[in-house]
Amino acid sequence: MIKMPKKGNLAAVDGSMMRNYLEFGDFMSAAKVFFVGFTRNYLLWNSFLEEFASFGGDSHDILEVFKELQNKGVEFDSKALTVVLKVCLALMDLWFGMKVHACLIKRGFHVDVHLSCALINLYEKCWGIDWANQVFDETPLQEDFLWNTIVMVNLRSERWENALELFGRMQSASAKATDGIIVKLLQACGKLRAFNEGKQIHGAVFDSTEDRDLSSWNSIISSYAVNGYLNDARDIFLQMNLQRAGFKPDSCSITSALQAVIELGYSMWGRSEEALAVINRIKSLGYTPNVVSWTAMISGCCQNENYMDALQFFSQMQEENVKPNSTTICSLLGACAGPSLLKKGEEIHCFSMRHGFVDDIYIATALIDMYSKGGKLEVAHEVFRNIKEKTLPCWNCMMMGYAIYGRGEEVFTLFENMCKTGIRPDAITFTALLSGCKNSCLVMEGWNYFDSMKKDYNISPTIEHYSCMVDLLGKAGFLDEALDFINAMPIKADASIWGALLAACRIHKDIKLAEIAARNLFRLEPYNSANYMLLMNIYSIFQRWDDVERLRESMTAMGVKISNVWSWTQVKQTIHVFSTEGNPHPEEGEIYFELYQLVSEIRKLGYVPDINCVHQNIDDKDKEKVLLSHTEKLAMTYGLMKVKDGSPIRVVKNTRICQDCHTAAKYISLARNRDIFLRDGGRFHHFMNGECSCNDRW
DNA sequence: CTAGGGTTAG
Repeated sequence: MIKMPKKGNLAAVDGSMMRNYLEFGDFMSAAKVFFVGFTRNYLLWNSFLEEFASFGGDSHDILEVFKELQNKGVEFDSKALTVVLKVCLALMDLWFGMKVHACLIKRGFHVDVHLSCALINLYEKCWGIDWANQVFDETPLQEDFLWNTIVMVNLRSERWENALELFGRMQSASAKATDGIIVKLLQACGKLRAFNEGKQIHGAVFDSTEDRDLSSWNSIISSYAVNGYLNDARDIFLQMNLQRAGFKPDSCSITSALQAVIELGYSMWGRSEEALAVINRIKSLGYTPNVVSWTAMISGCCQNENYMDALQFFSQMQEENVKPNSTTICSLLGACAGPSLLKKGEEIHCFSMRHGFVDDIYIATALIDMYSKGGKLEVAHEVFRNIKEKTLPCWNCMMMGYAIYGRGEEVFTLFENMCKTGIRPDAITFTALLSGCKNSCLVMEGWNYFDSMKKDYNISPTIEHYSCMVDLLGKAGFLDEALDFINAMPIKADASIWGALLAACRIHKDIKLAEIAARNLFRLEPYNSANYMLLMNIYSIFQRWDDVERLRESMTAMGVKISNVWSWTQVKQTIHVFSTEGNPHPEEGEIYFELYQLVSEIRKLGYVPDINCVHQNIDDKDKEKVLLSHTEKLAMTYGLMKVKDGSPIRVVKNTRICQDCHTAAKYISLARNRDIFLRDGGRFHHFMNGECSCNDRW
């Protein structure tokens, strides 16, 4: 038998029944308690709305209850109205929110901070940032909280300038910015390249008597670092504890500082040993890098294409008993993918499996990239097949994998399958598609995808896409069309565009167009020796030795250094590098002996040395000798000598493979019945039975 | 509304 409560307790009973219902998730019963209830206590009506919302009541229901209460003539307090405005935001019901707003103004309601905040959020989401800013300007009482809100909202809407301006105003109003705002503002400065504003924020933080947390300082360090003021970044790091007594950097500051330091090491000395030396100094100050710090170092090295140091840091990290996480693995796989370190990549793949990193989509994507760049497309595809929920980057990586092999048809099939799963392509997808076209010489398909990206997917082509098209048209022999295409481009042609055209002129032996392309290219990249070599190559084909000499002289006059050319191949655990600089390989004699044998073998099969590849006006016999010294030939030969029969030879070269080496490799694959994988500057060559997967266009 | 540092594809 339920005891009837005494009159004075009615409200309390309603309240507890309501809570019971709410706790069981029965919102509408809870509401009924109210509608049929005994009491008309306004405070309770209001708190009901709040509780309803905080127990996760359905937004539509809350709004219904609110309207019902409104009809009953209930007066609302600011908390209840805030709840209603938040509900409006959730439902994107700007119309009702505005009615509430109008009601507030009409009744001269005291708009408190939370209410303004809710209004600002509602207007920003439903109508745009300008109206949110207007609400802010019309709010009479601008407390700290509201300042922070309006700055945050502007940052969220990517109104960086607005946010910075508001920060200035809030300084004048002596409002205290939260640490989060400081962090976000500094990030905005980074995006804007607004270094002076960043410095002002630093000054404001430094001058104020407010205590800032580590994150603020850390982002200050980062903001100096990303703007290239690495010395300042380092000094702030080292002086942090001086600025506030007892204030010690944490692992976060170390990470920020380390990034600065790594870049400092590279930019000042161009070497990672010095970066490591500074890291050691940091350690001697008593700070221990954590997994994030190490990962930052590793990815920093990768960004500077210093893959060996990245791998070195990895072993050092393990020596110091810091466990890698999935982010570290991703960076490391990137370190292997860049220079095609297949064996190392396989090792890290095993490592990650042993340590339980399975089903990580980032790792899987990095694996696809690593295996395709390492020359094992089948394994890359296997990894791809095993991914249950394929994301856009997975598809993109896989497509790019097939593209660099020149397997355009497979790229198209992947694209169609991807679209069938409902994933929308992005700009990178089209780069993969167009790369597939250019490496397979599929001109019609290239045009179709190029037209389709804007028309069907509203993706504007970027310089990468234009570059693919120029490369595609040029390689296919449509040189004039390629030039027209460049002239019709809405954006300014960069070095990749003219470089693609120049390379095409080499294939199709068009010296007039080559000179036009080269003129533009040299203006954009005056110190890139590869460009000069390409033109020199074309002059050599036409035996124009005067021009070759002139070019060589202007290179000397300009101080263009011929960049180091190297090829390498891996035998067991060792990487053997063949380079135009530095010491020769210790087994050089044996290698040349084998190479002579090889050349006489393939001559019988029809190989003729392509002496046009030698840009010196010397005797033809001497030219043939020069050809033999090409690093890719040495690496291939060494592979043949050391890698057991039947296994493919894998060679990586940092620049484009030369035509003679390309021809020779085809014959070698035939003579010795070997698969030869050669990754050069731009793509993959798979030599097999006297043919190359690139169809002789690269 | 406050918490921010290191991950994948050209």
